[in-house]
Amino acid sequence: MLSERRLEVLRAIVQDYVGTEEPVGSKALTERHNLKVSPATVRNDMAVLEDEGFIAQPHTSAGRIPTDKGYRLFVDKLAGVKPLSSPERRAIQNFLDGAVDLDDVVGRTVRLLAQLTRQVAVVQYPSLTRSTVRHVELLALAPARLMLVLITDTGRVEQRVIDCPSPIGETVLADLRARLNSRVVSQRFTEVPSLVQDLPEAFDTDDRGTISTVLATLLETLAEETEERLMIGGTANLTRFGHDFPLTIRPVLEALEEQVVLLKLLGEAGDSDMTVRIGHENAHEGLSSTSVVSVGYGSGDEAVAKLGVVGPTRMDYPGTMGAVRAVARYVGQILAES
Amino acid sequence: MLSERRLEVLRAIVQDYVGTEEPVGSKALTERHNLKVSPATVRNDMAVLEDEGFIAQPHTSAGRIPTDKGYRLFVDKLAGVKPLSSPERRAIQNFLDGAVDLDDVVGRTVRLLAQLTRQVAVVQYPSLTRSTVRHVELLALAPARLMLVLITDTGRVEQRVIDCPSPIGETVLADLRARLNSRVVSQRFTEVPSLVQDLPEAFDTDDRGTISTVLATLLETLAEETEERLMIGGTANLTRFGHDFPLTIRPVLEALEEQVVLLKLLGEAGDSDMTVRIGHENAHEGLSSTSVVSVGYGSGDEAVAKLGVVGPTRMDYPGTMGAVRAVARYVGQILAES
DNA sequence: GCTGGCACTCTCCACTTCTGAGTGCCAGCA
DNA sequence: TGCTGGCACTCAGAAGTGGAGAGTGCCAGC
Repeated sequence: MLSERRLEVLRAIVQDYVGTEEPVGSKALTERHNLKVSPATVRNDMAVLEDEGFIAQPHTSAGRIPTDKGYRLFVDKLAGVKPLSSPERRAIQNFLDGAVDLDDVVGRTVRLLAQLTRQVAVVQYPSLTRSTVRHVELLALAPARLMLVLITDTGRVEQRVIDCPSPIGETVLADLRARLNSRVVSQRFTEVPSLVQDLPEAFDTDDRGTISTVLATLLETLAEETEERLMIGGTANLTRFGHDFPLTIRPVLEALEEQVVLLKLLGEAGDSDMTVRIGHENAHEGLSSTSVVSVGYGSGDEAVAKLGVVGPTRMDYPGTMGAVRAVARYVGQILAES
Repeated sequence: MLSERRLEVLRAIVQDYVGTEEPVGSKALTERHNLKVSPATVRNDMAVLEDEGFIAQPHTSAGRIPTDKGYRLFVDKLAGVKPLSSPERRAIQNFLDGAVDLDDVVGRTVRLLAQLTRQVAVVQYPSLTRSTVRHVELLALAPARLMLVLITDTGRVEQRVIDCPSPIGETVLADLRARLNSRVVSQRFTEVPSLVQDLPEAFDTDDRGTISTVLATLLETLAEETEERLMIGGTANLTRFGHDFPLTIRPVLEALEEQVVLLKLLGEAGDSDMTVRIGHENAHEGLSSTSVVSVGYGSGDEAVAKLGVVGPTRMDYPGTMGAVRAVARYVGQILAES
């Protein structure tokens, strides 16, 4: 086990490296932090830390930089979550309070998070699977053509056009609309299939074909739309990445464009706890030199979606985690109010 | 006026520079293109072209590179639009045909355009101002709370929650819904205000307050949503920009994140003709070393929105213009079909 | 008006040297 | 046993040097 002081040395290395972006040496360390020991001692400690794989030298005669494993230890044991300053909190609230609809909330959140952390922000739209139905609407576009509109408690709207096998009467449609809503409103999306299963039985045989088609489309929409959308922002912050620029940034930009990759990334993270994935812990190759800080957010106690930040492994973890957590909370509040 | 041969020299310079990304000298020019004159002659021509401001030297003893003015001349007089190969055309069609809804169409278009041109693609969602109403729906969420859903002929859906001054009966609501739809369906959004103006008069005085609120919200939605959305993609292609990297790419990324900037950019371009804005012709500072190729697209003969490409001024104009034009055509077809 | 020749300029590249930060190790001290 | 100062060593990066080569402008001649 590492002694108290060695952990302190690691913490100091991480902090300095995050600040300066340059390998940190023993002398500089003792000067900037009052470790109360000489550079020589620190050197010995560093040798141990290097043996254990927490830090590494870019080349023989240079200072040390933390490895992914080093950051891991730092995040798990040495760093807290830095709360935001109260002006920052107020700014968040003011900024988010102005939102007019769901798109706007998500858009503002992305920008806010990107500004606050000076990194790339990713916000997932509230997912259908976990939300509840606010309303289902059926509109007759033509005698045998319907539009299905689905409204969620988070304000999201999905629509589908349905071509029916046979025309459907206005009364039947009204009846179907009423029955459908009475069954599914306020229910979770996952519950819907079992709730509507026996619905065709309540109608004339003539109409059952159409009813089934409608229900099938509804279920299909639910299934398809479980595939979540997200919004990203702050990609310009990638330019602060490092000196070896084009090589580093390219795969990251590519990964960010693949929504699938990002969704998988968020999906793998913890459901409501804050999760930090460091460097190679991210399965995707393009993101192997980035860290992802993510957390779930939601209107109630349960998370309906996730948001987070993608940045260099060399990031200010306490600050980033603080910002991510705070933003998630406020977004949750906003969603609960609307 | 520039002689035929000098224009030929300019064309050769642009082509070579676009290909090699390096300043092109007189000797290389005569070797690669059969100009039928000696390097010395070309040098004299180059001196003239430089005096006129079409080309410039990065430093004394280097080749020449085209200026914005040079590219302008090239695009206007010297370059045609390069049609796509037929495999490319087929690929476009296949790729776009698979789209399931409007979001999907736009998303696929962005990716397609980015891949085809290897640059940053920008696609504007079909704008509300130019589209027509397919349906307006009013749903009672609570006795004095309605949801307004607006569906456009391009498949776009907008919704708003309305808090009414007084509860509204189911019959009145149905009446309103019917009257509203009979007036506005298939009408252009710009016509809607005058068409619904006298609608409250058809109802009891008790309900007029609510009706007015609903109409006000409808008009407000139209006004607000005239603010158009867009989707961008292919930002990873920015990494192919140049060598002086971070400095160049940063402002571009920032500009791309500001939807307002992009919308203004597209707005300034010609309505349906293809427009090429080169370098400093773009008002926005961050984009002063990029060119924007854009064109309108639409389901009928009229453009409902624009799409385009943002790339370095040093781009393959004929190829890019060909791709942009072809994609716009196919997207128009897809929209017309749905 | 085009061409070949020539002197000149300047970037780029490879090579060398120098410097300084940082290291590992060791002997001595508390 | 653990900390410290001292010392020799290493190596990346900065700075300087010297061609090489690409490109230019200009001029005299065809």
